Amino acid sequence: MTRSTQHWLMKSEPDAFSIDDLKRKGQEAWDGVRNYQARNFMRDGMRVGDKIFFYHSNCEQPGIVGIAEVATDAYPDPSQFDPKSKYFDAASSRDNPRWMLVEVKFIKKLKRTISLRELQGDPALVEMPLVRKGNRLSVMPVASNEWRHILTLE
DNA sequence: GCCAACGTTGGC
DNA sequence: GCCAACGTTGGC
Repeated sequence: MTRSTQHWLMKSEPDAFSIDDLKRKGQEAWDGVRNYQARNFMRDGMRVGDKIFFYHSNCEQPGIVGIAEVATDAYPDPSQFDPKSKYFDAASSRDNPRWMLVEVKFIKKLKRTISLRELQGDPALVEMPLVRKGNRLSVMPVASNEWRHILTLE
């Protein structure tokens, strides 16, 4: 089955892992997602080659800072099996892993941060889960018209 | 640091 | 299956 490329937005706290970290490393396993909806998007929705807005959350200027790409299919997040990891999940097993991740590849940094404030005030983006109050989802789809619109803001 | 919003857990 | 308690997210 084929389908057109989908687009996504993934949040990361820059203190933990920033766009500059991704640029330096080139590719990174997106571990630590412990929300079922976010997991389902990675496991069931993402395909290699899908484009991603890299978003900085919980920081001085929250917003979109770069573009990345899905680099692998989803596979079990190893941190769930590691008792020393803060993402350890005793209820998960290797036979029946609960949490999945994809690896994400750096494409580019935007010339500037497209701030959350700016996105919130944009009439073209009112449907985005990102700008809805109280939304805490860290992995979410972006409609292709929204994707194109946001690119024009850079 | 505060706190609203939301998801998860667990007693019943 | 309800729902109170609790923990987390993330903007401000």
